[in-house]
Amino acid sequence: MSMYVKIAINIPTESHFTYSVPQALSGDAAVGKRALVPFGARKLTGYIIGFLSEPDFDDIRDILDILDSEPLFSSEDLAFYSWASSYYHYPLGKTLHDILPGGIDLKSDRLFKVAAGHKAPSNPLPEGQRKILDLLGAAPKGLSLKRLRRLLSGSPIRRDLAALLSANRVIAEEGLEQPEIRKKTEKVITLVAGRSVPARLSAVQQRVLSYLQEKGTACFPELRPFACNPSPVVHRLMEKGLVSLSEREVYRSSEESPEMSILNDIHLNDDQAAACGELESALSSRRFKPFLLHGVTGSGKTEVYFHAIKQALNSGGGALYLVPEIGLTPQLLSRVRNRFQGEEIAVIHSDIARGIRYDFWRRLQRGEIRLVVGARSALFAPLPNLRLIVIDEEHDSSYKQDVRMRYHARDLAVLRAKLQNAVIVLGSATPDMRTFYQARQGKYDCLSLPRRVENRPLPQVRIVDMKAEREETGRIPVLSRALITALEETLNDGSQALFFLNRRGFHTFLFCPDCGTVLFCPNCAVSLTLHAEANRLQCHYCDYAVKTPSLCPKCGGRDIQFYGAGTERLEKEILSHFPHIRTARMDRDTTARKGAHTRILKSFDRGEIDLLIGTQMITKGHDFHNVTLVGVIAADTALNLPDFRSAEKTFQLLTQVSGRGGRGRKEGQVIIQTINPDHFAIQRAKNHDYTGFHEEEILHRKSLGYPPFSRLIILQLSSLNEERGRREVEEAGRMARAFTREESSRTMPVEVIGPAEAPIAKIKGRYRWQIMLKSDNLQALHFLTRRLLTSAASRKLEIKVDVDPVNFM
DNA sequence: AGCACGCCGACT
DNA sequence: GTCGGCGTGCTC
Repeated sequence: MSMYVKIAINIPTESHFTYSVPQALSGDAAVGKRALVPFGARKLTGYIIGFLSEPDFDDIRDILDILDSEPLFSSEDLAFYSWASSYYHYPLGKTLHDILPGGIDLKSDRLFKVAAGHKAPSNPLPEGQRKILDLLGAAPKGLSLKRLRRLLSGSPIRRDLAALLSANRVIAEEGLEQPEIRKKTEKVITLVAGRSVPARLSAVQQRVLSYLQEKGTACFPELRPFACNPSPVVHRLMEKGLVSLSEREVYRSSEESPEMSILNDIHLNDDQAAACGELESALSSRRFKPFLLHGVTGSGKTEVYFHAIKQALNSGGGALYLVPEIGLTPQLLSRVRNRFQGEEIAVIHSDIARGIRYDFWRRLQRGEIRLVVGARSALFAPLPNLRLIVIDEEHDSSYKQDVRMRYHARDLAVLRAKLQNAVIVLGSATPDMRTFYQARQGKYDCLSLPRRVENRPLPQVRIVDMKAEREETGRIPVLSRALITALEETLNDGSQALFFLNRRGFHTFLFCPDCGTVLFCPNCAVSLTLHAEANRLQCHYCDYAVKTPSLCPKCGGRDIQFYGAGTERLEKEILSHFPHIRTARMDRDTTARKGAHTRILKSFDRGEIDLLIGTQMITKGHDFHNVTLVGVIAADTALNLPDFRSAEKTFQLLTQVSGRGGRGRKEGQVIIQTINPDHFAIQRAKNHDYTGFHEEEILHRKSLGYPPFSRLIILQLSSLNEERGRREVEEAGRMARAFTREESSRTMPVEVIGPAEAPIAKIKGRYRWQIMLKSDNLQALHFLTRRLLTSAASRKLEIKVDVDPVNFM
């Protein structure tokens, strides 16, 4: 009876591959393990996703090896991963490859060597062949095709190599590239039982032996006190048959020890206690139940999460706690570590070293660790017996991945909870429009924390109409008089301030009044931003940069003007008003280096900085106890984006940034500068009125048929060749429209918008278009998408699919 | 994705 | 003619 396995491979195809399992490996094959398989001329790592008793393909090959002693994921988790793969139209093999810890796969590696019997040829070889022979001669272990290509930088080598191979001057050997990440082991010395100790032992051997008699086993570093190089001592003891040597696996971990604090009694207020009670009873029912935890900023949502997590763990289950990337700060981690002392915690995010991630992954799968804290990607962590998922700041757009599989971790989390009978809590002060809508429809239970802890007041918000601040020249200043005065008072008071401006750099664009040119990036259709410190014009999409020109590059005009302010300009402006103020800037420019982010926040926390100026980054998750003034420099930046969510984003941003103020004993005030003082998003944010905002915005969504009243899928089509791209995109558009006229789509209508140039028509030299599909029927959307993808594949048109898009750039 | 195959234009 | 570019098709 032969055995067949279904294998998913990391290539862009929807289909699986079937292999037979040789007798010797049949006992070891299991779903969730990786297998080394022959694939064309290569060997690749594939993922076992199922078994077949009959082959479903004609020429089936044997798998070569099983690469894992234990599965990396369960069938239960596989069901979740497969669902994600098909929902986001991303191949299963690639999905699994991206989800699993990186760097663990094997693949073949063909090495070329000089043939053993090779002698210098009678007539001289062509130049290309000679060069290859020279290089290979210098590398006794052989060189891969990649290395050879790199060493000969660009010059074509295929034909020369083929010639050398057929003349038997060079041989090819199939090797295997060892994975970058493997299990880490250490050597263990064990005392062999029942041996009498011979008389003739050196003093050092004597001492090592008696240490072992006491401990039973030891590893090499432990023996350091007895001999600076314990290895020869151990070997001598081994020769005498007194000890034996073996290997055991050791786990890597990130060595951060938080300052442990005494656990003080956490006193929950009535609202918190009520929320905890609801979660408790849901957790004990062991069934899927989704909650929205809607609590104003500073209302103590984290305590509610901790309470629920504790209960999930106490009942023997596992818990997943996701936070936005930027919220995953040392401050949060040490808070979690303090609350869950004695509990192993897997911290998973993009900055965790691959080896550590691999070890966490396997320990989670084995049930040795039950609590995961992490960003977006941690959602896929294998957790047998998952009881609880917490999504903190569920409205945060960093939960949406916008490369490869464009998943939304919050949406997938709800699905995972449903599949695995877990409780899920989505928490936010400013829930996503769809989340709140679902809660109102009764799909989620709503838990609400309407008050701040200790009944602290929400900060007073003032709106300043910048149109009224216009100077004689007609220009709008960066800082209003009100904000300057407030900052002065704050400084005199010994308090701190936080200014928010959602733009990096110094100026947003340069403009030549002589010819009307705005300086654009040559690769991307966006204007260049001036970065004064580096004296460069920079593109914020592709990192293109040029030295700031003094003359207009188009007409030679000398009068280039700067418009719009960025964080850099803001800082300079403030320093001109307050020469002695201590400021720090926090944006992508100042936090590029690792650890910079934390350093700035800590220094602000310690009061070494009076005013922190920053972009989005400063709006999230931080508790600043001495901040009494929050300034929003330009509330309009997000309002003017070509995005149906611009009002929602503006409201969220303003509410979140306002919430950073007045978290300590002193009251806080917020000043919002805007040229749209009457806009409802700004007015509702001023009044801390989430519900009012939701009710007003939902009417707009309904009248335009946007989410939550419909679903969207964006197809992104791009090409290096503008002409050819345009033709293919138009053809795809015609196909989509033809579909909407089909009989079957009468009952499930889909609206096709476009094809149109993407909002940024060119990025990194690629021309971009998009087609938006809109429907209240999810099945229909997916059906049409699948069809377009199939037809595009046969026409070699590359389409990237974005289901439930968040970012419209 | 990565690799082989094969068709076609440029140049000895 | 031959070399090398690149578009096309396939991998159990």
